[in-house]
Amino acid sequence: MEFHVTFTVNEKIYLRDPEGSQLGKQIVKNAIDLIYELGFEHFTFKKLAAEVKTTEATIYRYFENKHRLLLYILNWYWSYMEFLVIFQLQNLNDIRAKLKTIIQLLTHELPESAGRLDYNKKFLNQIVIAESSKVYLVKEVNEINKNEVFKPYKDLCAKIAEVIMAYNATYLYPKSLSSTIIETAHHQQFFSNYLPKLTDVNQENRKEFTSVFLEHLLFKALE
Amino acid sequence: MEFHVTFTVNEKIYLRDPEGSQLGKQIVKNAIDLIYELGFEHFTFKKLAAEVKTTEATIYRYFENKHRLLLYILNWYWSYMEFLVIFQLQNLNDIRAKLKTIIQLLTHELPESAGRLDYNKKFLNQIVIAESSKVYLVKEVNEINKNEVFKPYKDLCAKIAEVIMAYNATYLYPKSLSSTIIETAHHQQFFSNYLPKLTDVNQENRKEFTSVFLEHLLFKALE
DNA sequence: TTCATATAATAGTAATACTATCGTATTCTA
DNA sequence: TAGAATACGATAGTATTACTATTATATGAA
Repeated sequence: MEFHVTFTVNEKIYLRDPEGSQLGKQIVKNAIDLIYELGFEHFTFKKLAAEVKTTEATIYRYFENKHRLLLYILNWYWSYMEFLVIFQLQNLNDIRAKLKTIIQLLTHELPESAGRLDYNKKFLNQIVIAESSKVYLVKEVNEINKNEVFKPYKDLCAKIAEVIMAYNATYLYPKSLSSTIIETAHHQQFFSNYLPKLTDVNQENRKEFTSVFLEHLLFKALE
Repeated sequence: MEFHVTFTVNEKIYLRDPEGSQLGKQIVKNAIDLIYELGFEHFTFKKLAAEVKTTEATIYRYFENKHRLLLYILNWYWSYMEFLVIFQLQNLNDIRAKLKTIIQLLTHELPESAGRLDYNKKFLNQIVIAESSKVYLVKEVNEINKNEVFKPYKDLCAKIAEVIMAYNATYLYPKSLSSTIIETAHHQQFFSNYLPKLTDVNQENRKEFTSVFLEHLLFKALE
């Protein structure tokens, strides 16, 4: 059996639904590749248009600006991550195993869904690590937040908080611990790669460092 | 007795030392005010020049670009924070008290040094919370890192890691825990203000929420 | 006094972040 | 199947950003 999951991304984020046309899908797919390659600051709609072989104006018909496009990508990611969490936690009855699974999901590349046109999961992962905080660390955060565009992040956070509470119902800060785990997954992976002195990585533990650290931190906090 | 402390910020960060002239000091001081007011994305040298009543070209003689100027501000902050940590830990012999002091420093405004021309500490604090990650979350991080411009951050991190080790010598991830505490201090404060659903703040605990959460997390991790 | 340097004033360029208009191809609808 | 709506491409244009360069003047140090 093959199946694919799609998510309805909040329609306030785009002007025209990119899932509604081949071109729209190409725009998002190429945006992921290009943001990964250039970094968000150097990424422009003009460069993206060249990749997709369309015009700048056409891309502006889909997204108001590049910030919205990044927000779209992250909404997709957060929704997918919440789906994966729910899916992979099915039939696990050991709550400790559930929490471990969550950490594995947060610290590893998303699984490739074989077949169909798909986003590059390796690139998407790096974008989440390096660029995700830029969608909310802006002066306009309150304005942007009004349209519920951070709901998938909040939902993911709440979902993890739920498991945290199942593990230890007396814990006082489930949501903060949840968002801390998510954010820490990002910056510890980033630091491991680029500023290793801010971490305790070394040659041997390199690959699994962030997940091992996070597991330790999480279970200690919940003792 | 009155005294003031100055730090030599790594000279690779600037073209001309802003501490070396009245104008240079005004540039940095006004930059802090303006980045706070506009957010880093909307902050430009042209607007800054208007504030300082000088020209864009003059500011470019001090800093290569606005990213370098932000880096300068953060280097100053990290150095000052490390100084405060060292200073306030003097004569504390209870290591638990030392760690508590560190968390208080990381989660509250910097003390105003009375008198002299000084940076606005309230604004500086908000800049650290909302903008600091933007100095390293860039494609050029490796290039930039070569000039040791993140040394003050690494030093601060190492300093805190030292205290962590003094508290529990068997703990395996002192530097990662240290950077996590620093980063978490920032984003939990940000989330408390703008995306409270990602946290467990409420009316009553609002003011001290981040420090209470962090203290709990830190001491649990080190048990 | 002269000499070096800092700054102001001005100008200019390439890229960015858009907005607007128009024509044509496609699709949907009556 | 005519007509209407829409999606897109092509083109043009604007304001702002992120710089670089040049020259003149003011200041301060030797």
